[in-house]
Amino acid sequence: METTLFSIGQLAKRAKCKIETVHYYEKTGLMPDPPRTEGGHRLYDLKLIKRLCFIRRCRELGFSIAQIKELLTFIDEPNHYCGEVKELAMIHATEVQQKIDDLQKLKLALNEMVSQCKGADSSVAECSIIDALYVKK
Amino acid sequence: METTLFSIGQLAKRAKCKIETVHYYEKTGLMPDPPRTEGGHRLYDLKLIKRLCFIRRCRELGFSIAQIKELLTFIDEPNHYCGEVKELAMIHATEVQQKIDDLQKLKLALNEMVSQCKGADSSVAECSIIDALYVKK
DNA sequence: ATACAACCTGTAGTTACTACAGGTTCAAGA
DNA sequence: TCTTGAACCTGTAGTAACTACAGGTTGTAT
Repeated sequence: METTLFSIGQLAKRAKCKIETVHYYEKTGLMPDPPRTEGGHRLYDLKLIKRLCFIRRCRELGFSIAQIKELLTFIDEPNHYCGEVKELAMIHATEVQQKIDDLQKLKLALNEMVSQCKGADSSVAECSIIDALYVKK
Repeated sequence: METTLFSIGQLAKRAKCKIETVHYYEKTGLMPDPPRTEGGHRLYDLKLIKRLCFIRRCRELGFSIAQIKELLTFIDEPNHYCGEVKELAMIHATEVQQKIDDLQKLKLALNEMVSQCKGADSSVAECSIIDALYVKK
C-alpha cells in the first residue's frame, strides 16, 4: 500500500490557499509537522490535503482557529469518551444550525431583491436585507 | 414622530460588541458618523442598531468587511439600477447557498457522531467530519 | 553541469478587531 | 447647585489570522 505524496505547493493549490498559510497553520498546530525530503522539503499525503481543505472551508464558514481546533480533536484523539464528544458536537451542531437559519434568511432577502427587479434600467426603491437578520429581544 | 436615541454603550450592548468595534466601523465607513450631543457623545437611532446587528452577524457568517460594504450599498444607495443589483445579489445568493450546503453537511456529520454514542463511558472509534467538507475535483 | 522554479526560514506588513491611557461629559444624589 | 463616578472621547499600541517579501537552499529538467 503505497501513498502518493505531494509538495507544499501542490497541497496549497488543492486547498486553494497560500503556502504561507500552511506554514502558519503548522506553527499554530492546526496542521502537523509533516515528513520531509532529504533536503528538508515538506511532504503531504491525501489525508492532510483533506484536513487543510476542511480547515479552509471552516474559516470561510466563520469558525475561529480555536473552534476548528476543537472540531479537529474529534479526529485527532479518537478515544474521547462519548459524553464529552456528544456535548461538544451538540454545541457545534446548534451553532451550525443557527448559521444555516440566518444564511437562509439572508438568501431569501437577496432573492426578494432580485425578483423585485422589473427591468435592467428601472431602479430599486427600498430593500430590507438588514431586517432579515434583526430579531429584537 | 419622535425617535428614541441611544448612546454608543447601549448600541454596543444591543449588537453584542465592543464600543471600540463601533469606532472602528465608523473609521472604515461601515457605520456613519452619527449625530452628537452638545458635548460630543454619539447618538444612535434604531435604524443604526439594526445596521450594526446586521454587520456583526454577517461577520460571524464569514463575510469580509468588503463584502458587507457591498451588501450595504443595496440599502445605502437605493437608486441602483436593477441590472446591477440583480447581478450582485445573485452572486451573493449563490455564495450564501454554498455556505448553507456545507454547513448542512457539517451538521449531519456532527449529528452522526452524536448518534454513534452508545453510552457516556464508551468511546468513539472514528469520525468523518473532515470528509463531510471534502469534494475531490 | 547548469539553470531556474519551487522550497526553506525568518521578519515585516495587513485586516479586523481589542485594550489601554489620559482626558472630558453626563447624570444622579447630597 | 455642586460633586463624583460611570460612560464617553481621541489616539496609540497590541492581537489573531493571515500575506508578502528577502535572502538563501533544494529539486529537476535540459
